[in-house]
Amino acid sequence: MAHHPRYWLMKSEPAAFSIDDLAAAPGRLTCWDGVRNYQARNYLREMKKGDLALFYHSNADPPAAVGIVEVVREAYPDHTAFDPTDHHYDPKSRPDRPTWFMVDVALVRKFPRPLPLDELRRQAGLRRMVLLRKGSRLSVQPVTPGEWAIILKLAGHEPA
DNA sequence: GCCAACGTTGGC
DNA sequence: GCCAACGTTGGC
Repeated sequence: MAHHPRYWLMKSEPAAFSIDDLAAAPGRLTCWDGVRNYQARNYLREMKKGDLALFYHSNADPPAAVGIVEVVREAYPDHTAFDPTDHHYDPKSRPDRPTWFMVDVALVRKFPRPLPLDELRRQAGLRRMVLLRKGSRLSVQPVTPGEWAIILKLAGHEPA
């Protein structure tokens, strides 16, 4: 039996890396580096090939869900943590005992229009979404199948 | 730019 | 183990 895909949401600041940057990347693929939060790291490690994630623009005007990516490589050590010149360098992560991990994701599609945060907040069915919880700052977070269906419908796609 | 919420650090 | 100080996130 095939793996049942799970759904996620991954945040990126568009000034640092936007969905258009991903669309322009070779193979429309990127490694999702720089996650330095344990809970987000744990979610990264749960991800399986074929899982799907919302690409979310944080610190944006407006903050919005802007598309879908697919996990194409499961968690492996985040080498940027080993590089003292990297902004995300972390000396406690070592190649023989890595603390931080990343996955590779590929662009599935950019939504025809961004789905702004305030619009998501107005959906009754999304009230419990991790993204919308007060104080929630997780940069990698799970999305339920129900939430996924609502968001895809908002984006103009009928649920699969 | 402000600031609330959260996570981490480190003294004790 | 407590908790104050500090740094970061991210909406507004």
